[in-house]
Amino acid sequence: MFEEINNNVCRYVAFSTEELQIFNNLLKHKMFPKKACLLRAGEVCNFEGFIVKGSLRKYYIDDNGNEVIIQFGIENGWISDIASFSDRKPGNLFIECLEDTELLLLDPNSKESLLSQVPKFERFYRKLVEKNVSTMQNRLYFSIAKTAEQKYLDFLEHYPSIPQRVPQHYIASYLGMTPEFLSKVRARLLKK
Amino acid sequence: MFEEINNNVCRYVAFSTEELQIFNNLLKHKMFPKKACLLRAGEVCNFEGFIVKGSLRKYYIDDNGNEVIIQFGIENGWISDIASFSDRKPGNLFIECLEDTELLLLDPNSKESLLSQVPKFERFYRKLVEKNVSTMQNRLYFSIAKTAEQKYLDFLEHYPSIPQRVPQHYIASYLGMTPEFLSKVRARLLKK
DNA sequence: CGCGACGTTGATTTGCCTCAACGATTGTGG
DNA sequence: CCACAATCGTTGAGGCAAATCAACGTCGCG
Repeated sequence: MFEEINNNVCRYVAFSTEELQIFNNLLKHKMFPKKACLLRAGEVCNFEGFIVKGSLRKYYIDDNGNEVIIQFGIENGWISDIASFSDRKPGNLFIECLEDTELLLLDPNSKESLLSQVPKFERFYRKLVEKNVSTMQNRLYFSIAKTAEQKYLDFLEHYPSIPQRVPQHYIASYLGMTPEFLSKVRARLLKK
Repeated sequence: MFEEINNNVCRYVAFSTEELQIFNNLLKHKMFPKKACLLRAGEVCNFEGFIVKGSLRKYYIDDNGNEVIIQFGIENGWISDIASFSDRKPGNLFIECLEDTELLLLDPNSKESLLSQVPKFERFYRKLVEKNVSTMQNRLYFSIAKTAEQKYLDFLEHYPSIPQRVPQHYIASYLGMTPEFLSKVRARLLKK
């Protein structure tokens, strides 16, 4: 059960079997059904989750009540509201399962315990968050500088499995356009 | 000279005078004139900079040759291309001084040396990057969900000093709109 | 002084949104 | 297992926010 997550953390930093043991013992394994809501705006996020199986979305709800999807999470990815988790303060984000989902969860106390027992994990988390920053930065760039068509094509390259797994209007939300318009973009692409 | 930077790092993690000594000794103090270019797309970023005085911008250049500003850096802030610095790979970003600027720089070797001498700095960097992620996330949200007017007002709140210091068309670029349109937004706001 | 960088304003265009109607598919309770 | 509702994707007509293009005034600077 811990194979994927251990491979994942070792991609950033090399850990011994003992260190991984400590890590694995702190994780909680949980299953969630499709549409389960793990976090709501106004709540303090008390988990960092590794996705063993399934998919989730992380989103804001804007002033008009529209959902704005910031991130999709799939197998081998991580999901959390970092700001809320780290500062122990209420956040503005929602996190929800798009499919039946299997997670390995770390709560704040366990994380502190992990970091004090195996300080090398600080490095792992730093690297993980660094990756996150550059993804976000690139996403911001695309949001500003690219056309709807370019955004969609880039998304297909980057997340080829998602269109088969989640409703199209979620992808539109992630790309910052209306579902109707994404549909038209796709129609245009098919003609080519 | 090290007062600001030491206060800054201690905001995230408590360090002893000795630890700060080690840190300070690894920093290089440098001055750059206005318009100096510290990093170009295609280059590997070999610095993390703390801004003692002055201001900078970090930006992409898109397919049409337009600049897209991702970040302004001012006093007490940090600037770098994290992805390029961390992976030692060429990046896509430019970093340029907007005013005469005074920086404290850390190169990759010095950073490694710092982290091995004072591992607590891993924690500091993790916290710093976490803050960065949530800023980026919020910026992405605004870019997608808010009107030009809301973006500009939010910018004024967040960076009240910048409009007096940098040309307005850079602010437009940061907000993801044309300089002409920002000018019209401002005109509309003045009428109210 | 004269040039280049900058901000403003107006006319026009356009990429994307809004609203509405319509099939297809899914899923759920009877 | 069917019937009906809900969810979803598509298409079209019309509208709007922001982009484009162009002209012009101002300022700072070599």
